[in-house]
Amino acid sequence: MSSLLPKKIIKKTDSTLKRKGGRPTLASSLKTSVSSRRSTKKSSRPEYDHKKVEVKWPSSAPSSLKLRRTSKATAGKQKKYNHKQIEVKWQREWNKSGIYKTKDYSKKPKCYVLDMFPYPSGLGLHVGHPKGYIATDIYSRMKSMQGFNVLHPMGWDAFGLPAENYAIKNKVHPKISTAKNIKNYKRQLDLLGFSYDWSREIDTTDPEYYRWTQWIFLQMFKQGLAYESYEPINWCPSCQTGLANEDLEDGRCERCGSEIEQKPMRQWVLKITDYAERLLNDLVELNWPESIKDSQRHWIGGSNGALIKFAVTGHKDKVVEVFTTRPETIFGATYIALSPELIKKWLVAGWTPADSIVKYVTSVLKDRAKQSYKDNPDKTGINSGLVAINPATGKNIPVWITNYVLGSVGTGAIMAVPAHDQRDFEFAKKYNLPIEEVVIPNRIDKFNPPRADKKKVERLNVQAIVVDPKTKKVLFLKSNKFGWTTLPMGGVEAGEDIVEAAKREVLEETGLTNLKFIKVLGGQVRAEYFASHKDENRVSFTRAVMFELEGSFKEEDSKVEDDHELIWLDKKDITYPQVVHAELEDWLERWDKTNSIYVGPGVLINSGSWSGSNSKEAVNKIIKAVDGKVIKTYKLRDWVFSRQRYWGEPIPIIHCEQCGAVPVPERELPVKLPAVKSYAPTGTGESPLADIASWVKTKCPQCQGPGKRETNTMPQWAGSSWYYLRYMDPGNNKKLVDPKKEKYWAPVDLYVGGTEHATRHLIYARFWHKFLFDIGVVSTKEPFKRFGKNLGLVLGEDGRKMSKRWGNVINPDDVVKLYGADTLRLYTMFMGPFEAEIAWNTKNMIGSRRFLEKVWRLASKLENSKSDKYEVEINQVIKKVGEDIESFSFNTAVSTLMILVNKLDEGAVVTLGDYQTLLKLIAPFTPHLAEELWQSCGFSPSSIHLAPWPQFNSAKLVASTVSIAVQVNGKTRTTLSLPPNSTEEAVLQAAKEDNNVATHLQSKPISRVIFIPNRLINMVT
RNA sequence: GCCCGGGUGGCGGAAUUGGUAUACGCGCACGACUUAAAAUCGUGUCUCGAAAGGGAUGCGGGUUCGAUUCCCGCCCCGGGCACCA
Repeated sequence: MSSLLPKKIIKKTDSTLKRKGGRPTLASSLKTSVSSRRSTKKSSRPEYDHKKVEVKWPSSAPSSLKLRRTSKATAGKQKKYNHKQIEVKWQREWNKSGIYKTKDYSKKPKCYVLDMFPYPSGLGLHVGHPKGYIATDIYSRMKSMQGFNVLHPMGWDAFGLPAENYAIKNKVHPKISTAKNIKNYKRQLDLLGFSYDWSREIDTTDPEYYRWTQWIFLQMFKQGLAYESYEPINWCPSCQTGLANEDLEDGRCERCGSEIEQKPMRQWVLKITDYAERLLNDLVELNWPESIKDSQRHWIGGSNGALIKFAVTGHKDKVVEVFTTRPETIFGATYIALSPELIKKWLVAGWTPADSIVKYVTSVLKDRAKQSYKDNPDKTGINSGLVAINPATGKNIPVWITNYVLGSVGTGAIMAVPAHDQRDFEFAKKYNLPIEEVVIPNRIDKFNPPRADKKKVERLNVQAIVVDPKTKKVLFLKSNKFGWTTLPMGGVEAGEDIVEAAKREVLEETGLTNLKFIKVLGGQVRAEYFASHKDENRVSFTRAVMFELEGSFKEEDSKVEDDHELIWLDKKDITYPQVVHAELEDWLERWDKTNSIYVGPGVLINSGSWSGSNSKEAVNKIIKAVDGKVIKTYKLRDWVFSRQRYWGEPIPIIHCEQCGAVPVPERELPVKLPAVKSYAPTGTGESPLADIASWVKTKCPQCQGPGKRETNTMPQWAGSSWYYLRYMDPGNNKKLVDPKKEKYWAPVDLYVGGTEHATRHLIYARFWHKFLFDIGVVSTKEPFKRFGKNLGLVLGEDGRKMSKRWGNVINPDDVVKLYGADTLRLYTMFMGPFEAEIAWNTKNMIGSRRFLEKVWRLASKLENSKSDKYEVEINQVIKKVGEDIESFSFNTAVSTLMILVNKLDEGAVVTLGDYQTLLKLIAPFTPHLAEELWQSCGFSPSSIHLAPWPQFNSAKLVASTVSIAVQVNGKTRTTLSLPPNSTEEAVLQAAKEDNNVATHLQSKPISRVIFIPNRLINMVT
């Protein structure tokens, strides 16, 4: 029963043995550890005294030294787990041996794993920041062990306002503070043992990097995708800069929270709208979380519709073009509504309307410049006095100017269809404009459909909904002859008022007269059904009218004929087809609404020759008939690309009186940021660069005449829109990226970062990438093939967002000191699902630390035997951990490893094979601990991180017995332990023999048996 | 208002082609070891009940032999968008 430890293990787990050369092992470092334990008892006391976090110092004593008696050699001599010692040691070692240096070409398949690079702020990292980096590090390490050539780089997105504001305040050049911050960030990241290839580090503020950012801008300029605009833009009065739509949060500056104003000024704008359709369409092929793709779809916001021209009298253009997504409703267009912005253009062009109109337009535009985007103001409008002609009906309709039509959407003009658009409806109600219904729902009675061979009769109907105010029940008629239940109903006679008709029907059928009118339930509903009592198909156009009884229902008030009776139903019991009306779902939908308008598809009415046709099918025909144009519009606006600030890439353009905006010749790139005296914005809407006359003044590259440099800089998003390409070839001074290297590495296989970038960085980068694809710089249509799960925020211990403001920031430096990087990494992954927002809890980390100590102690049970006791478990764990890492389910991967370790710990010995597998599986999570144990056990002279990932044997995944639940009538009464794949007969036999089961069967006959192999048997009596 | 997530013990959470709810970890209680404490190890820990047995996955219904999982109607929390024609 006793067996020898392998030589190496004895060597390395027993300090009393003399080592015979070889590599440094545990033994050599043991002496210090042992002696320090004796001499400095204090070292095992808490060293970390965080104010908020009361933490007990985890055990570092070599407990559980009740080693196997047979293994005297190791008794009492195992080294304690000292994270401080081993983490620094291995970080140095890996660095020295360069195991994370990535080769550009390899026969191995490539895998490009990318983190969103950070903005190195002066505050340094908090404990939540590394979550995504830990995940990608685990993923990268596994991939590399699985035989992939992994690219896992890191860099700095270092242009931006905080550094600039810091510079203004402290008169320190942003270059200097940024360098300092980067150094600190890098130190903190290195503390956690990431496998970054630092030889590929990039920094967006490095002129050698932004040379290429500027180069891309120039290419866009040459293609007409970068242009100057004078349209009003979002202006932050506090940051003194223009902003893109994407930079706003509820109409406020996302940085400082100031209300944004609309300010007309010269801006550089990128024509991202040219790419809108491709940005939208190509989303389908991306392996990204649906929520991010949804946000992008939303943001780009394509809508299909038509441009239709309305002839206008009283204006020189003689025509107004509108955009609509519902061209089929044009017969219901009862007025035209124009945006104030459009009128402004007309005014500029020389239109001279009444003063009241000018006044109205001016005041709306003024409100709009200041207005928060959050709440829609009340709709207002003014009749322009112009008259338009509806091209479908030929009728004259008024032209209004309103505040609910926006200049930036479509053509800034709409055809208003109040019957089928909520906004138009509200406006029409307010200003008493005509409402013409042209689309109604079409219902075919499913249970009583029209019959092909019967004649078709059209009828105009009314149905009465009579509610008893006391009981809230609704009146129905139950036919004794046909058995069906209906509302009181009947035909409407020509010219008859709908409410009067409904009252008449109620009187005729129930005798009730004490009705109080409540409302009409919206417009008509068309229904088709077979009327068996008349042997004909009916096509009915029905409206519903709701009444309340005056007082409660009294039997004596009613007068009912013999062929039917009155019944009262709760609203929840009113269901089709118990109540036979095919219109019922429409009534229920409109039940509680006061002004119900129909916006769905259906059948056209009041639409000339189109009446009776399907609204969807009519769309294109009607567009053609009114000479309209099919078109798609987008919500996405062009990207306002200039900032009036200092700390950004200078836009490489020279302004020349003769030649206009001239690009800086490529050989003169980069246009370097000059030093300035003051970083503060000038307040004139120009960047501080404008104050440096010597820098601004230059020659026009085209005519050699005097030129002025562009003084606007690029937004922070510029450098991050292409950085992933530079990692592939960071040192190239001839090209942005060598095409061969790009071909090898592109696209990014896995990208991980925060969802707050869903509609900016991730759209901008896709846009730039597609542009670079078009000009042949990159070979793929999309930059990021897979976006890992959404990165859930780590909250402070108080459940709030970790921030200086709440004083709940936890610094990873402290946590690493206390528990070590490995524990921090493991705990961060174990906390919960990757995508969940979870509060940090330093106390809870002890569980992860204990687990690592347990793994450590298992080494003392090592034995060189070939037991396959845990064969099935090990195989299952290999499979599960691999799948979980692949799918970013790190928390369950960790718990699976914990279960395995608990299992291994139950036994007296641990085999070398099992332990090696365990260490390999755990290596991506806790690289230092795994390496230390791997080396000290002498499993291989090379790093565990270069070892091959374990493979599972599919044939060994099922245990020798499975637990089968035995249920009687769906309730579990016992479980059976049986061989896998037992037959139903065998399981039933065994189940019946169980006493408890027998009691519950009570010798009743079993009427049915449900059997799920290897899981469950259910006996139904 | 619209769209997308989510709601399970004291806490973080696990389990969904419908099949043994509460894995793993924290905390707590008790025990072992210790002069003692810490640490470690062991046992227990949804709830009512003495037990047999019942009840619990936000609430109310439904489908099913069986529902955390599917369907219908609500409530609450988080995120995104918001007069987009």
